[in-house]
Amino acid sequence: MPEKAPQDTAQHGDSSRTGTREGAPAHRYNAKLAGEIEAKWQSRWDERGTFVTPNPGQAGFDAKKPKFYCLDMFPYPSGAGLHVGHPEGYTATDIICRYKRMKGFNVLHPMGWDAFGLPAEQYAIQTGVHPAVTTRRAIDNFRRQLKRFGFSYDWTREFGTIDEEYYRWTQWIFLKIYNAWYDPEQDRARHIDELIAEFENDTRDVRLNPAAAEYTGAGDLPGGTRVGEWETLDEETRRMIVDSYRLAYVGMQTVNWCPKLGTALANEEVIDGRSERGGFPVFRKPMRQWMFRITAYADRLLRDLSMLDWPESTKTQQGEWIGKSEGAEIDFPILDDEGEMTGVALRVFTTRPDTIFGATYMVVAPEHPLVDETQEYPRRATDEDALREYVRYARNRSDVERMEGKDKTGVFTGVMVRNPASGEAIPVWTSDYVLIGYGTGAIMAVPAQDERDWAFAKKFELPIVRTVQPPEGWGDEAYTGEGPAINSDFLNGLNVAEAKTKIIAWLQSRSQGTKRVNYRLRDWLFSRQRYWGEPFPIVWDEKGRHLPVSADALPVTLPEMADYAPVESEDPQPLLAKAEGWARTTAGEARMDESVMRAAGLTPESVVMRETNTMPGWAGSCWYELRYCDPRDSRRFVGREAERYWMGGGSSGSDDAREDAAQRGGVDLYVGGAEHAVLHLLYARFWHKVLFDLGEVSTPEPFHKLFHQGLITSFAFQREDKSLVAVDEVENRGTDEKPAYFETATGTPVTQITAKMSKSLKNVINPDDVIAEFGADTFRLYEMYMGPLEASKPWNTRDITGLSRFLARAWRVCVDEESGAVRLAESASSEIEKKLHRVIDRVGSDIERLAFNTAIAAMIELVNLASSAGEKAGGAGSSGSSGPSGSWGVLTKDQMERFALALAPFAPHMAEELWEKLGHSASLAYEAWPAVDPAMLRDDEVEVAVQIAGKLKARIMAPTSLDAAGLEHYALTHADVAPLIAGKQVRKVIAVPGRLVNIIAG
RNA sequence: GCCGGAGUGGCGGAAUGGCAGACGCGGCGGAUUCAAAAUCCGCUGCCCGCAAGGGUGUGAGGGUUCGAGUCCCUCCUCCGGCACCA
Repeated sequence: MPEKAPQDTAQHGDSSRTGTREGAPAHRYNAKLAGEIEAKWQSRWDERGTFVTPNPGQAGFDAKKPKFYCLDMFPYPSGAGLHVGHPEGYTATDIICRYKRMKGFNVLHPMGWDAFGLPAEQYAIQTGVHPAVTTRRAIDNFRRQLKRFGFSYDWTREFGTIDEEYYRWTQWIFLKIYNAWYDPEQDRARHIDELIAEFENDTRDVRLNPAAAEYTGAGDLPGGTRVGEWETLDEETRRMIVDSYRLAYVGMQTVNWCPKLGTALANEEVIDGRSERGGFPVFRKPMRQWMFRITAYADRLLRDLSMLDWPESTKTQQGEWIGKSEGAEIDFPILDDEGEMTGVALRVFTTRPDTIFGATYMVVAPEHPLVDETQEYPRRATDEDALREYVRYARNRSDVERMEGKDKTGVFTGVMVRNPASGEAIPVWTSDYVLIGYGTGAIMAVPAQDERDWAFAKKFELPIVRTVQPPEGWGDEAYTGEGPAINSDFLNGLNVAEAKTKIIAWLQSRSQGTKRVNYRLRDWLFSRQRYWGEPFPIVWDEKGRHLPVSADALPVTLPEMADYAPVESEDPQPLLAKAEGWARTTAGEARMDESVMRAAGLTPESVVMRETNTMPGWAGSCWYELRYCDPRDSRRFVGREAERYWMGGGSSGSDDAREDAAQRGGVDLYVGGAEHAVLHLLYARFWHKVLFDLGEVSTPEPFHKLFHQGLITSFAFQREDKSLVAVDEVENRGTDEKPAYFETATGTPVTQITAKMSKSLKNVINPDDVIAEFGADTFRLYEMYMGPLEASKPWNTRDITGLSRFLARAWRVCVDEESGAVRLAESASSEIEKKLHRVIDRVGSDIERLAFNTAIAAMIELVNLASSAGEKAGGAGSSGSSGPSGSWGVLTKDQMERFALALAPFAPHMAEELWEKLGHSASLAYEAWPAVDPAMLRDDEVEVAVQIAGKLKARIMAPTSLDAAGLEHYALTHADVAPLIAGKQVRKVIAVPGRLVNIIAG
């Protein structure tokens, strides 16, 4: 070991003494230096436009490279700023993007802001500051915070959903959907004019949209009603028919009404009867609302899940939300007082038509027209007051109340129907366990084979007839399983599937029923009675007709308002109605298309009222992945060529090749939280499919590969009774090695658990603080090292030290702490060279499979090896290293370069700094990923475990070249092994080359 | 209730059916220091043993296998989703 040069000791002494007063050596890697390096590279990337990505046709675009579109779910910029969960996904995508650039891809990696929505508006109501002001402020803060992480976004593509140049196109897409209908024959959306043309040419029956139910759609006529010859119809009727087909329509719907939020909500926004935002109770209320006919796409949304590389759990969730179920629709004729048929029938949906002989009563939802329109149906003696009372009670019950206690309630409606199979007259009840929105809002109740019907029948003493033979010893309860049909006339003896087929055929032949597929998915309620959202590009004329404004008039901007407080009310009014000067306008001022005005008989002077509802917060995120491809296009929502390139729709080649590209097309990697599994991800797929059908985009799906990062939780403490205790109310009375936690105030023992970060538990971490203390590179490494990206894992500030030590050690291996010069070895150590190849190989494959924690572990091993090699060779940086030009270095220039490149995706600032110190003036962002020599991954000899009867007894070195037989022989004759089996008879040997030898002897 | 996912040292975690606990934190001991920080070296699942060594060990119980953290069955716990959808 060489002696230290005298001046080293002296210098060390100096820095040591000054260290207490002024800090570490000038070039020691600590938070201060990290901060300087990071600021330097962040501004350099900005100035040089390092990550600005050209589009096809633009200067600098290289068409020879493959493309990689990697997207983060953009954040909702809240006033609270970034939390530690945001940078988790963003760091992961940044690592992949930096890696892909080095692997020779054109990488699209954009960022923006999902900025319309309720929270900003509620904050504005509290503070009196306009949501635009607070939102812009929050965006500025988010941008600052994100830039501080050194993410390689192409910031020139940034936009917010609140930008007029963005939501102009959101409104434009709304008009596209409004002017589209779904053609079931072609299984796709088409322009509404094509439907009208088919009516005019008499190539399509003039009937109301069969998919539009009577109580959601047009007037009082049921869906599918045939209306007559097109030429003979008046304008109003034609409108009604066409409107019933539109993918965006106005319907009188029983909706989820949240009085606290002052708005109606989509089904997807209601969780356990409460609003997703705020957790307020939700009520059912019939309201006229804008709806999207997403149900038309139910089957495709379900089917196309199979072409997506998404987590299975997410696909399952979407599948369940869509909820396909196959069964039958059956008509039960309504009887008059004499028990004769009236010619009217009650239609039900059932998945168990085979049990129809056991249908002993019927149940309709309290919102069902049969209950509502009392005079239309002949009723038996019944207490009308009780019926009205019950309906009122049921309708005013919040969903929370409905779900609490599944005690069945209900009353007899007075209506009787005939069971078409058994011929019995059976009563129709109403109960809120039947939902208006599913099927036909009415069921045939078969208590013997349905648990809910059983409970209801028991409570109200209705008859129960078993029609499926339960197994021996079955108790006094419903039997929903398999078995032979009984009490079912011509179905007797058949199993469930056979009976279903037979009864459907029987009903069909008598025109009393038909096979039917039903979906749980319901149409998407798209209007909100709020301020902070996109206005609809729609006006209403004096006859109450909705009419689109011209695409040239977009965007329809929000009016300035001072008072956007909701009026808590049972009779909800859209907030924008308060802006009378804005809402009341003329056809000319609103800029409607000439042809639309003419068709509606309006002149530019005609008074019209703007639609005063706004779009929900989801609207902006339904197509943002498309806008990033070409965010500054002012003529189209996205340029066609840019869209085809980045979304991978295929721009050339045969039809087959394009078809194939389209199947695989979409964002190459989309990363975000699992909480959007059925909300954003379903809505965005729907919009995308409509745009695809209309020929506006080239792929049928927006997101090809999806990944959910896990939740970052925090430690908290739990009492015996599972109640939680804040971290500052607990003390450790054990040792650091074996902690024992007690609640300070009471002295009761508590256990450490993980919980969501929350203000009340005092365990929220602010990323700004962490970066200030450790630097962004360390923060990035820490979050990626915590565990698998998809797993939920607890934040533990104490652990960050390990990553900051790793970077400091890496720095010290490469840089002289006194002079700041690189420390280079003259010749390469073969041990380090071998390790370097293995680590680069490992890091590359780990990045590909998003296993960043193990990639970092590999780099730590490399640095530890190099660092201790440095120690042995002559002392680490701090203790003596200021030879001229860093003579104690352990890495050659070439090795250090490769290390810097491998480190770059994870800790890009330090990597760039090293790269520059190594004499490069350009960024390493587009350098080629270092090559791995396969020969360096193999050893001549490897340690093999030797087991006797499965128990580990020895470890021997064996040549890698041996096959199983060779290894067996080698092991049995090995000096360390032979004594272990001496005198025993070897019965069997399992030899696995490179792993182990298991000897069965006795 | 139904459908997913997961249970590995004091903590975070690693492990194509093949040496359980890589790597990091924490802890213990040591070097350096007047002292500390920083840094470096060694040890660190648990139990027995002065030691050599032995036993035991991946939520519990069973099974398949030469061999199981990994595959199968039953159960327990935790997390997520759905939940009167006929």
